[in-house]
Amino acid sequence: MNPDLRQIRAFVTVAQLGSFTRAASLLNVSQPALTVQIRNLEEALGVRLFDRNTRTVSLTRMGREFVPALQRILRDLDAIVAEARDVAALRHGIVRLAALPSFASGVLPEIIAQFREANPKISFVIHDVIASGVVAQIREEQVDLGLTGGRIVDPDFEVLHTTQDHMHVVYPVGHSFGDMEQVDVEALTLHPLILMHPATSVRSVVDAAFLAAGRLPIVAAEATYMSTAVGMVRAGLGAAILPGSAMEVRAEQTLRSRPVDDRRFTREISIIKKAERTLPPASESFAHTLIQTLQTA
Amino acid sequence: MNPDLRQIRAFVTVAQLGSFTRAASLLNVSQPALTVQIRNLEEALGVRLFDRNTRTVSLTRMGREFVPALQRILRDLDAIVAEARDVAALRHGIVRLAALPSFASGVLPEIIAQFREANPKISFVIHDVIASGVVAQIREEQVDLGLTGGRIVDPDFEVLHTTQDHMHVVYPVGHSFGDMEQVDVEALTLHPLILMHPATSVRSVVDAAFLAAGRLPIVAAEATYMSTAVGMVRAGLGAAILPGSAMEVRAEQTLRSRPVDDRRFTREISIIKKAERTLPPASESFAHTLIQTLQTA
DNA sequence: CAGGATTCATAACCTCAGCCTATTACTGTG
DNA sequence: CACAGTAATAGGCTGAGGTTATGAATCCTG
Repeated sequence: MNPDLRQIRAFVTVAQLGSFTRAASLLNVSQPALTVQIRNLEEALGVRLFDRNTRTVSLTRMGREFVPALQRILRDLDAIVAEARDVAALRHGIVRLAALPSFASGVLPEIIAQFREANPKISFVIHDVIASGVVAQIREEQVDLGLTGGRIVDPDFEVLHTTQDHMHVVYPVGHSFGDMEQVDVEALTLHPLILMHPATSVRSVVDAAFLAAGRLPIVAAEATYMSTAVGMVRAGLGAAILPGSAMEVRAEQTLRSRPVDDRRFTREISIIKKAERTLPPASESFAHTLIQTLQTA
Repeated sequence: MNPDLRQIRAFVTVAQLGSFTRAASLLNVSQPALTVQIRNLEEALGVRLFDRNTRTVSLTRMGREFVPALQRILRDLDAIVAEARDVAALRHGIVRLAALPSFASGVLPEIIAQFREANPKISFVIHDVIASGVVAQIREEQVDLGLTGGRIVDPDFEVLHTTQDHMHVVYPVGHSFGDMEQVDVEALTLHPLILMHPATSVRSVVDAAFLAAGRLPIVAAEATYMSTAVGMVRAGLGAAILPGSAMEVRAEQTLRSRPVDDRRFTREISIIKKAERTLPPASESFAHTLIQTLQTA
């Protein structure tokens, strides 16, 4: 028969205390139970571990040699168990998350900060990549949670939540957009615009909206990063069309923003994970607060 | 509840094989048993380890993180168990032995060589010390087995075997001892003798024997090491009185030896160990062959 | 030195953890 | 769409291991 963890715990405890009786009370078992456990362990190893008579207990040479190694095993195992329970209790852990840059730089930091206030030992790994990157990273399990645009149909993924991300127009103080009753497609086509680079999901939404309306925008410039686009607006190159999720970037006195008055200027945002995959507790919990925050906002 | 070794083995095996059914057959349990073990482990850790549906099993991220650590624990433990069983089966081990120099250099090497032929992986640690040193080293448990002279009365020690060590006289070819019918006390007192140093157990036996016979020897020289005494004999300083156990030192063409014809010139040799102490298997086994060899010789 | 106290070992009994068989439920595949 | 293969569940049973009671040996104390 092979040794058992209880037998090993019994052995180490008796070795430390030098007494079956005291070890038994420490381990919350009866003294005869300990006697049997030690005997079974000795039989399993084929080696006598204690020299004992009715009054005294002492390790044999072999027993003495095994104590440290077995102690280490118990310590290691206990550490693993404690780690697992810490992770389960959100006492620590890592949230791995891929998100579109608009979110990563926009609403996400705030939500993370709020979450970490409640769970300070949880750390985050954020990959800010384009939409196709988000999907790829989840498929390869680089990341557990994804925040991406567009509708997900692939059954390999599970959509935890969907929300709308409406486009805003960002313009300098004094721009005529500020005076208009409503800024619709028509209004947008009258002014030079700063659009995101064609490879971005924001741009494809914008292009699709103009196309559906049968209009063509005046493209003054294209930017890969939203902060670049904002800089161009500040420089007077035109007005930018940026997603509402990223509106934090326009926190500048000289700029204004307002939603585009056309519901086609909307993209769908999904929180996704791999289908049939349980999230680590930390990610699971974060996904919940993320969903709730997006719903109430 | 705390995890169990069987649960951990089950987990690691399922993780490696990616299948409950195959893991079950490898572990010689039924598949439902494994299902339950994994569930219990997950409950104990508070963490889901596998994502499983009826067709496929795969590790969760947490599960994947725990596999190597748990594997290491199993490997370590298995190594300890194997080590213990090796020791028990005399596949290896160390015999720690303190012996009088006369034995250590005399009969002992031969007996050890013979023992190691049968158990080649057993190694020896020999402390060759004077009689009081043998006793002290056993008391302090520096050593498990002792080979010493004199009668042991201390109940802290257990005498495994006792044998007689008779004194021999060693003399050069041509010495008149060679022509005598018998070399008794009387004969010894007629010639200059080389005796061992007074601190040795051999000398105390010799002194006691002369005293009991009411005779005084002519002491030509004293030596601490028996090889020195033999050298003195070779140089013609006289005849030496040495124990039979050390007769191997006289393997020289120019010397002869014969037993002293007086049974008082005998010391008692004891194989001892600490009382109430089980010997390690290797020492236990060696003690047996030692006793048998001394009995048949 | 006798007897009480303490400690480990043994015995007898009992309970429930955990295994097995049988069956269900589900899913991927041809 | 049916079948084959896999994990989960249910129910019944067995034995490992626990408890209490008692024995045996040793140490301590008056």
